[in-house]
Amino acid sequence: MVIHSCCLKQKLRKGLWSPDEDEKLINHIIRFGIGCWSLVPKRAGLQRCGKSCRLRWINYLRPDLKRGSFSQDEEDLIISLHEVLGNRWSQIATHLPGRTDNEIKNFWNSCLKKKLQQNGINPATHKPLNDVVNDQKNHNFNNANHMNSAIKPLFDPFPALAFQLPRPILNIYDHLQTAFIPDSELLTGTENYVYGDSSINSFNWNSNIGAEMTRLVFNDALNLSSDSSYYYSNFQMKPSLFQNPSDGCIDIHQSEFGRDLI
DNA sequence: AAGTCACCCAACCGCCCCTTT
DNA sequence: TAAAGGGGCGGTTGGGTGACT
Repeated sequence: MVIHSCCLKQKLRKGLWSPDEDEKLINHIIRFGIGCWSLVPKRAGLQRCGKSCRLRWINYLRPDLKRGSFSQDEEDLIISLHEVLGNRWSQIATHLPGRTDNEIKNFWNSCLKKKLQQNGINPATHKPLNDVVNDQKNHNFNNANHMNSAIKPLFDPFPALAFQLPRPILNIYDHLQTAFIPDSELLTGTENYVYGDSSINSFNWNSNIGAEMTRLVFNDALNLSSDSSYYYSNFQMKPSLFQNPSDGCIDIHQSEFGRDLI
């Protein structure tokens, strides 16, 4: 078992984060930006390991997170991407602005899997469940053949079992182009953020503008309430504050962010 | 009202990879 | 070149909560 050095140094808190801890972490990141996560707990006055801080920020405190239930478009997109990418949640998340890999993973495991199964689709293979029976037959048949390789006939009497019908392949890229609202609409929207880069996980916030915007919103939120539920409602009411006017991106580069504000 | 169950989801764990020393 | 440290990722856990009996 590997225990990370950051967790050995002292007794560290585990479990759910308190509003006070959230506030400390947010304030720290607003002030110093995202740098070395292992240093964050000490500097922020938190009894947490750096990984825990990173996770809390990425999955919950980040101002650009989209909260609430998944839309039908998002749902369809996740299914399409999962068919191609499998359980690569972080890669899937890069195509869903404002959604985290953890969120998508949870959504998949709790809802989408069941939905697909109810629709007669194997969530692991994205093939009809009947195919699984065939696959299993095929698997058993091949195994049997393997086990009996010494007496395997040269002629396969059941070639159909090894034959997989072709399936229409979803064009993800077409889907990607239609799944999201154009930027022009987002500019006036009240529930969406503006993204120049489809990859939210790349998380490049750009310089003073983004930092100042973030500061404005964070301060607004923190001054009014330490209740975390307020953060999200407040952030989502102010999408335009996160837009970089020059190119429409949320783009705060972590090193610049940190250096500019220190 | 109390107990049980099922579900959701935030957070942790363990592993891997990359970078630095 | 090997070791150590840090970050990222997918799998898993367990606490909270609502539905049901």
